[in-house]
Amino acid sequence: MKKPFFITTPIYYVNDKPHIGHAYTTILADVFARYYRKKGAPTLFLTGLDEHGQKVQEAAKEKGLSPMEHCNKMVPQFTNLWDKLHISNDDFIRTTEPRHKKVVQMILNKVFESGDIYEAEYEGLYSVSEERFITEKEFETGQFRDIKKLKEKNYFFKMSKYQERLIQHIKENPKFIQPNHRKNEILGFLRKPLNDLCISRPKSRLNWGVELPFNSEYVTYVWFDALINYISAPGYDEDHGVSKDWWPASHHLIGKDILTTHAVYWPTMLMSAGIDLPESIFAHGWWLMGDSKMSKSIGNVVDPINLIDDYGVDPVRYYLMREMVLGQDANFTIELFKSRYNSDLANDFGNLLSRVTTLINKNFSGKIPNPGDLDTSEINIKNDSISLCLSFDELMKNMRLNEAIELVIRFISGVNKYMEQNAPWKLVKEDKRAAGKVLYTAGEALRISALLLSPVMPNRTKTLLDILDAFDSNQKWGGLKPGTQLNDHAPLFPRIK
RNA sequence: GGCGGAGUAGCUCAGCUGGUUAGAGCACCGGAAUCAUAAUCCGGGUGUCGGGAGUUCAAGUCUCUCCUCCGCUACCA
Repeated sequence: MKKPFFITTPIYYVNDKPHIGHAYTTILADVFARYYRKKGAPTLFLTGLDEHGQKVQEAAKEKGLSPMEHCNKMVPQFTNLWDKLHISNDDFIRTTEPRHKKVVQMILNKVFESGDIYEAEYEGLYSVSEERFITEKEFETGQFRDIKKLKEKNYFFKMSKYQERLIQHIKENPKFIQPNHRKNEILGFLRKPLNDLCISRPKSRLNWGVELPFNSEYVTYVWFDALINYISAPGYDEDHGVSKDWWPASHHLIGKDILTTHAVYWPTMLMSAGIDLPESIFAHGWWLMGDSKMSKSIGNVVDPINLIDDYGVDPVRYYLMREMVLGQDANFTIELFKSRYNSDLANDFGNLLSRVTTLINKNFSGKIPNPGDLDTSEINIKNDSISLCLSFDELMKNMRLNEAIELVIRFISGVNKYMEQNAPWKLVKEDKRAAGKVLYTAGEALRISALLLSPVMPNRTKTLLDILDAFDSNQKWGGLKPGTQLNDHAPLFPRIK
């Protein structure tokens, strides 16, 4: 059996308005999940929502709802978007679910029993108006009033105890934190002594959370709660640990803003609980909306999500996946979107399909012609397709999705060249059989390209494969069945003016 | 301040352990073709590889230094 593939997105904060960042991470996970499923690996793609914490409690109060009612109302904001984006998650976890809270308490107990939790006074800057402790950084912004120093009894997790082990682990597992510059950041961070982590909040201040199993006067700190979703969803119990079917996770995909929690808090929590660490934590970059001067206040920001209504989901997914080098920031503008769409999808890919199907319709009454004996140029295309598939897999394994996509388009471009060189529209007048061979070859190339791009654009590639009646075919050369009647179709990627 | 990353064609970027005339895509100009979504194909780049110095037979690629931009420097979620 193939190695299982377990990929996660962060659980998004239920109070947030979903934006391009949420969409990007989730599509990215979706593409990898679809890719591995197609490869035949047992796949678990998990996303969900983080529903506890001060802000939820406050927002609910403002609306005169219970926190739970408030959360239930917010959930569709996300799930509707996932539907719209054709996200194929296998599970959707909410931290308010019993199956999750149970595990959080089990882990808290486990860590407690390991002797890694102790009581102490927490002293910090407390904002009376905000009713919460604020960070040094927040204090420096000067945006908070009524600040005083406050002491409070709390529980702490001995994170510092695992510092050396964590450093060791990061060094021994180069893929644990990716990309490399993020790993360096964390190693830099770990050069200074780690503080212990305050993991409790007294209910007098905050009661919307998971109760500490060893003191019912407290709930646990949201991060301690949230991170555990990665094991509560696949399943955890005290006797067997995390479900062996899925753990350790293959990738935790995250935004760079939550690297520390994932690369420091989470692994040390797992160490204390005696659980293996995930295989990799991958922090991607952010989408910059064109000129950074563009801002919401000016109101000229184009939300890429709106592009879906105009141009369809698949082109938007394509753009996001093709344009961002995983791990770096990227720019989003309508101009770039259109340019990428037209040159890659309309001109190269979609247009090639039109050329091939039109020629087959005109000259072969719409039936896929016979491949015949392959000549050098056909063998070249065939070999290109074989090496394309190999390179594609290699790049996907290394999280170089944008390059993988680029290779496919390059291959398509080569097929356009091949069409030009062999000119089946001329050839058909002299040697119909030879023309058929060219069209078969180009059709095969389209079929294989569509299969490769299907995790990125599941709908449009299905349309293409259906036209060729090859939806269930595989990447091996020769999947098109001669004599198959082509299905009618409109341009696959109509050009945008 | 400390640590880390980046500065390569108009734009977006490739260039691993130093080695033939520094590359790709897009855009742009010229031509060919006309099966196709006016799409495609061919041809066209004298780029101070951020500045300066150094190591070397040889540096975009290593060292030093300077300039510019960015990220991290935790316990809000």
